[in-house]
Amino acid sequence: MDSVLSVTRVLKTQNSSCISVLPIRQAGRWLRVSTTAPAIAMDDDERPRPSCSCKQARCIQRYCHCFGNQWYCSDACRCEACCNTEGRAAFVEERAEILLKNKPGAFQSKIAKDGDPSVPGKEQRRHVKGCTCRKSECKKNYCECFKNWVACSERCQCEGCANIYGAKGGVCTRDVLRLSFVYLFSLLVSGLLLLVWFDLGCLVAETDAILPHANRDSGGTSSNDGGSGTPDGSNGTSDETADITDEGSVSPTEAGVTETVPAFGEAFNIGQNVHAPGGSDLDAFFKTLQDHDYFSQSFHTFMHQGSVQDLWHGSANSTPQGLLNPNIDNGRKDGPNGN
DNA sequence: GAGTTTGAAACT
DNA sequence: CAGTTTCAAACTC
Ligand SMILES: [Zn+2]
Ligand SMILES: [Zn+2]
Ligand SMILES: [Zn+2]
Ligand SMILES: [Zn+2]
Ligand SMILES: [Zn+2]
Ligand SMILES: [Zn+2]
Repeated sequence: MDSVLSVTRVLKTQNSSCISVLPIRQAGRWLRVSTTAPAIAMDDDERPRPSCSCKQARCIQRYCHCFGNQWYCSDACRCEACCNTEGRAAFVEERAEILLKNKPGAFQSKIAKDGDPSVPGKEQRRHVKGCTCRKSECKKNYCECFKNWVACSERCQCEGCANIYGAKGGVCTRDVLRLSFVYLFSLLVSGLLLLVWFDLGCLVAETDAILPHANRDSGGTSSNDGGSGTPDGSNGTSDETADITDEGSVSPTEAGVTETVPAFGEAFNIGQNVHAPGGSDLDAFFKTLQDHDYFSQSFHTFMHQGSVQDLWHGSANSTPQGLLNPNIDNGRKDGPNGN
């Protein structure tokens, strides 16, 4: 790019005439520059070579994208009766000269760059002439501003402008959308945190519902010891709160291995209208809850405890094995097939 | 791929 | 200039 720029500058200084036809700088491209302004802006050099499918214009009018951008037509073009070929370079030059005489600046880039290009974020692109959209609201590529990713300005004659890069005398919808996204995302995070809170509360409630029966049967631990407290601020603040859903989810473990976490309700037979496990089975279950201090951990972390995994999948050194899994015959009388 | 919509370019 | 026509791209189905 630097070499291209230097070439452009040299040519500009070397040409004394106002308008002159220059040798082809890029392969397949014819080029014009004036002493007052470069015919080709940097923006055009960054643009890919266009192609056309002209039928009537013979590719020697600015209807043709190739001609309009000072390119000869290429194999990519599907034009008919094309005159914009290197073999007719003289004719192309002639047409360009005539056009330029009648319409100075016809080949100047429609996009200009403002600001300081050396300062990142300071350079600004703008449409020199502006658009005249009447129906597209500057929301489609019909609009030259939108097509070039630039905002509409007072130079534009558009009606009902809704250019997302900046409407004429209006707001940049793109910035609004970006800010709205940040706002909605923060709302989502807040909602998820509330969801964690709620789910932990549900677990507590379910445990409370189970415990009174157990206490009557076994006369064991008080039901309020661990189950009645509302989760405090420190309880649900896990980085992996998104893993807590009503359905089973696949979540990455610390080791980077993905494993399926049983759905909360499924794991605890919640909502399946089954009786709570009783006797020593429940004691073991609740003891597990206490031993691993469940209520000070997030649900996700809890579910990945080895003991819980054993209760679900079964384990050689876990008693009882597969207690929580209705699909494993662990001797209990409850569960989907129990009653 | 065919048909429609659109706005720049060309023309009067 | 403004109004109209021409044109190929952008879009829709
Ligand atoms: Zn063409
Ligand atoms: Zn072409
Ligand atoms: Zn052509
Ligand atoms: Zn527009
Ligand atoms: Zn515009
Ligand atoms: Zn606009």
